[in-house]
Amino acid sequence: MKKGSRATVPEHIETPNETSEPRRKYDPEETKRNILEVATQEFSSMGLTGARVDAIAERTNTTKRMLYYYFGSKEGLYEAVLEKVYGDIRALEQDLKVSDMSPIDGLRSLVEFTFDYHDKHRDFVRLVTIENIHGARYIEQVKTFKNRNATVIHTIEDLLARGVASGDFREDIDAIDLHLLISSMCFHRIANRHTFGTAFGRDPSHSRLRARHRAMIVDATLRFVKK
Amino acid sequence: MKKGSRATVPEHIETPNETSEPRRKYDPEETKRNILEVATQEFSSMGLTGARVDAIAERTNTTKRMLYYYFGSKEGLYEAVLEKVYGDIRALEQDLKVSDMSPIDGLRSLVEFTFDYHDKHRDFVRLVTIENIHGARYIEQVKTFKNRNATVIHTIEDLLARGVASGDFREDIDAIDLHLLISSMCFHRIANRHTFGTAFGRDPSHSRLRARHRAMIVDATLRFVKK
Amino acid sequence: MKKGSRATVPEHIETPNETSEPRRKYDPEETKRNILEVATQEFSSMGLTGARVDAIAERTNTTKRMLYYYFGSKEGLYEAVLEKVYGDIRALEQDLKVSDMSPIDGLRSLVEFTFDYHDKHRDFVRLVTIENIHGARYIEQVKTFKNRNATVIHTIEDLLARGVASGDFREDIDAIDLHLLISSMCFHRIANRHTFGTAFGRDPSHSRLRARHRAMIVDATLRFVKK
Amino acid sequence: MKKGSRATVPEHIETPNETSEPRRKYDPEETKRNILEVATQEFSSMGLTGARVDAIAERTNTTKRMLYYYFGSKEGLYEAVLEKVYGDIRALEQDLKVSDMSPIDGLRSLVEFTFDYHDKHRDFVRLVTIENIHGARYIEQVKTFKNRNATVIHTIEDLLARGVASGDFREDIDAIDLHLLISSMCFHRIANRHTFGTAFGRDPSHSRLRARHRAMIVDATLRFVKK
DNA sequence: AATGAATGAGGCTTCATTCAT
DNA sequence: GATGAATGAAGCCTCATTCAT
Repeated sequence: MKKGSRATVPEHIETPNETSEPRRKYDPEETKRNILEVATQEFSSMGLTGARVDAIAERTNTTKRMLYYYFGSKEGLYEAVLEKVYGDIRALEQDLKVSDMSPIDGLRSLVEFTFDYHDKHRDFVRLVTIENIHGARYIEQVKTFKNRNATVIHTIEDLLARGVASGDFREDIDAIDLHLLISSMCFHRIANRHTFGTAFGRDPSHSRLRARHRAMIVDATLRFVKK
Repeated sequence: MKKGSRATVPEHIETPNETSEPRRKYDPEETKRNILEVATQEFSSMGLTGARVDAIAERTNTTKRMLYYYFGSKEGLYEAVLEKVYGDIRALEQDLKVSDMSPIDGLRSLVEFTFDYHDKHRDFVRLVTIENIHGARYIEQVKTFKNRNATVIHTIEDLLARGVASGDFREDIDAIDLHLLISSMCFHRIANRHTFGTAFGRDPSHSRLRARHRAMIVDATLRFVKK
Repeated sequence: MKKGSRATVPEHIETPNETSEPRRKYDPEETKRNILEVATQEFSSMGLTGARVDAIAERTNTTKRMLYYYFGSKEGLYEAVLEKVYGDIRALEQDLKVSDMSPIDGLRSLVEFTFDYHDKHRDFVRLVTIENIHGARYIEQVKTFKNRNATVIHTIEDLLARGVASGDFREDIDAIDLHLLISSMCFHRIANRHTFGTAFGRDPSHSRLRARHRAMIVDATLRFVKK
Repeated sequence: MKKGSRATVPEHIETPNETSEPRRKYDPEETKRNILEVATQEFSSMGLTGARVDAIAERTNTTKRMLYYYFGSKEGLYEAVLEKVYGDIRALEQDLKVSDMSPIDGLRSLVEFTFDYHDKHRDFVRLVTIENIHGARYIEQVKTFKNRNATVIHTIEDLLARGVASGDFREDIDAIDLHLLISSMCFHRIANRHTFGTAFGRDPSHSRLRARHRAMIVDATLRFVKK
């Protein structure tokens, strides 16, 4: 990470022709958002200890000082990143209305969603990994965290109950265990793709394998749950 | 800072007449082994960037200088730790002679072994995780690494082939994919137990759940593989 | 950091019909007084360098910006504090009319007043101490300072002259020296009570010792002055 | 305090013709001593908060890094300074053998010693003052501190007891109180000389006044103690 | 083979202050 | 008159590493 290399933040995010007004100089929300975005990249690629506050500041529209102004400390910023990133996945999970589907279709959808999300949001996967190295010490500070997670479990419980009622699913499946199982399969292939790739000469996250793995995980899940 | 606190393992306590060899004051192999052991703890609990050379040295029988003497650098020491730790699991896998068992029993044994190993060797799990955060940059330096891994795949290929022949197993299963699946389930519950525990109020690695999860993973694997 | 904690004194609590004047939303004098009060605490407890502008602002009814608005700088605020605090003691000394008393009674009163004032106004004592650490650089800027102090000396000179005339006091006593002596005894026990307390296990400013020390200092002064 | 001004440490301290050996490059004790000396100046002139670690390092034979190597932190260094400086005065007090003198002569000697010491060691006076601003928080960490101080009190108790026995001294004098009184008079004229000088146009520590004040304080003490 | 002492470079954070409205 | 947002400069400290014996 050379000092002067300042990797450019992709400019295409700016919505070009929205208005012709000059960009306001003071825009706290925008500033915070910008910092958070850059920090997400840095923390997820370098880890909490490896991340450099200077490196984050350099790729930001503001100065290092503002990091502290808004987030108080490196750790405070890291927590904000965690909060945002965990919030994103849980918010999407809620949008995924599986209660309208048959148990089997609903479960398939949930697995596919989980697969796709991990496949696409590698930052998230890395951050979870990093947080676990730190014993989840920081996520515990994030107040919104625990409540949010309850939702997935409710969704799964609902699917299981309906599947049992319809005679499709086994009766002895615990929702949290099932969630763990699905997460495992979706998470591991992304999180540990590097050592896996080195060991077996095959990057498990490679796009060529994506469809096959997606089908495999759906299949494994359904076979596990079905009567 | 606690300068003088250096938790020393007592300086050798004079084992006088153990052997008739002149007691060597310095034992290079023992010193290296000692360093490696301490370093494994430090790296696995703190990560590569988070680990502190000073912290390692302090818990060692020798001084920081020796650490450089034998391993050249922090990264050199980290690589040595990786090599040792990866060597251990693969060595054990080879001992597990599944070729004498039926395909189903063999596969069950392999899964159980994998489960137990991850459950017991959390340092290993953490180090793999850490190495992935660094893009497997260091494991690539470890020469013996790739060869060792080929063995598991051979074992699985053999099991699958025999299972297909006996009509127990499906024909369309890829050995590496299956290995990935098994690893996922055994790895994730240990690696990410902290965030999982915080999120769902249930530590998935807790001993109370071990037997249930072990059975679950065996079950899921066999259901996936069976015809 | 505790961003949002700013211990606010409640915002004014709507004293509706107190007067018929249109209630002013902003009261510059009140604001200044409030700032000064908080600043006195902060400077006297933390020193000039140790005091934090942010800390002062937080405990104020206004914002940090106002502090600069009214006092220009941290040093300007410090000077304002000094001026206020020195003004208070000299004003009181003038009230103490010792010219009506006998030389001995008058001197006793002066000593007791000095003792009580230092005993009660520890902020003052600390600020004098602090100002001396900075070589009295700031008090020199306070214009009213020098004139005010002349008064005590006049009081003492008057007492001494009358005491000499009455045959009660020695002739060779210098008013400024005597003032220094009295100040020393009253000041030190407050200013250095912490190290003294730690050293000898006895806080010299403790209320249990107050009467004894007060009598002792009066006694020592009178014995020194008497023929 | 301009950055590049590096005030030279007086070189005359070096004992010139002691030996002709080249100065050893590694001399931990000398290095520590050197740091401590410079730090004493900086802390005593700037206060704990006002002192700059960089400023200390610059006037040292070593680098800033060594400050931390030997003293751990700015506060650790400050404590070491306190320890040294308090140790010095108490050590000298012990050398002053007043037990061979008459009670009056002994007490005079003690007062004169105390006077001279404060008059000469302004760094000490300033540091005590500074430490009191910090509530004696740091001196409390210094283990050797409390024991050392007991000695002065023993000396005074001995003098008082002998003076009472000989009929020279009053019976109702407490040793710690007397110590406080003497300290007050010797300390204040140095510690607060700046504000005093500004207030009364007379620096109480000026050499022209020294003899007079010395006599005055001896006189005041003896008059206080005598029957 | 072993080691106590030393260190340059860079890390995180905080300071008093000013900008732009 | 009043203010939320922003900041350059400097502060303390820690890192992995090497020097000299």
